[in-house]
Amino acid sequence: MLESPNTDREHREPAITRQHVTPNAIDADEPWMRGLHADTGYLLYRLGLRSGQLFNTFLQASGLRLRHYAVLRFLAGSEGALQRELSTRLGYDPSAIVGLVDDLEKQGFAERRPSPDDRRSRIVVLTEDGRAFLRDTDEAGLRVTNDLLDPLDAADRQTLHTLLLRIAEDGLG
Amino acid sequence: MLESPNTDREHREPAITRQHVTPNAIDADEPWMRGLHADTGYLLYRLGLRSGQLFNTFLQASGLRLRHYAVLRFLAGSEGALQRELSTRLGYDPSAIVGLVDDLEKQGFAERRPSPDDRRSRIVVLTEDGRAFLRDTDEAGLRVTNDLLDPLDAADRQTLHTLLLRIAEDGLG
DNA sequence: AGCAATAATTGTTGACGTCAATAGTTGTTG
DNA sequence: CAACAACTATTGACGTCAACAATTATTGCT
Repeated sequence: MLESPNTDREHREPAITRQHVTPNAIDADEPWMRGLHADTGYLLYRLGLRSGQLFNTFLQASGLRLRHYAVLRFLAGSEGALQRELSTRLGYDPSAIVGLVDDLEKQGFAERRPSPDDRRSRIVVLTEDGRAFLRDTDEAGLRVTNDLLDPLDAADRQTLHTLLLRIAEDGLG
Repeated sequence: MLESPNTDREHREPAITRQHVTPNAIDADEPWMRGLHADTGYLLYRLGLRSGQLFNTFLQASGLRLRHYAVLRFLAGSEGALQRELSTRLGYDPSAIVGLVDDLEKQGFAERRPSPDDRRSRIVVLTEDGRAFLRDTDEAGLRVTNDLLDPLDAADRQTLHTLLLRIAEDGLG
């Protein structure tokens, strides 16, 4: 369980007036001296970690992890995918896909079928149980995201989502 | 090869008339059927991963990692911090702080000093070399973030940053 | 003095990313 | 058509990282 460490620290002002804030021979105006949260990349890193944690705790009851969930979601939208395809699209190593699909097969949420044209490939398809699982857990998954984005109203969430999407399209498949 | 599941933005109808659109026994309008990138939480997770990777590759020349850099940055703004403080503020486990400070001490970027009031605690302070390191690598660090946020203009980056900051303040220290 | 709480530390475990290597299969090319 | 290069899935090894449990030294409480 993650504690919320609000108690051990006084609240720091938003620094709209930053005249007298320099506390102790530290010049906070130097660019290399800016705080951690001043960097968007680091913010993304931290929030991404937290988002993954939330998702995993939400999934822990089902015995799956975020990676499995990502595979299921992708399969739900593609109706059968080669493992190679899962690898490139989800950004996971091919060797990781093996174990993930193994787990999903064990749970009965997906299965491998031989590809008709290429005996090297296997086609991973979502089973009916997999569809049911997605249907059942969908609402809970949305709750996780809603919990994370709690301080944002609907409009802000929309803009955040489009901004993130623009970044994602230019770097992830 | 199976049909590549075209990125969802090409031939998805506005769905005003959703009578006959069901292409292949898949109803893409079902909420649990939405694509991976439709969920902001998952987007955050993926982009956070990517951001961390970029930062780490940028830091690999110096022998440090993102976590070390985070500690250095925090120390630069706080002029001495208990390890316990680093743990709660950076979100790392206390056991992780040990190794991080060890590494920073080996590189000469930080050092532990005994706390005058509590012999259990150690105060970690940034050395002059640590300050120099931050000064030297600051520009490169900014380039990493700029590279990540390439598809966004200045105004969009600003809004993204404030949005992320609002989320971060309500969940991270 | 006795005892709970705390700071730093060690060790362990499981998840994760990366890379190398292999078997089976396909496509190409000389 | 035979040799060879490329590709798919798979296995294994290695190092990193996060989450816990346990330990030691110290402090605060009563």
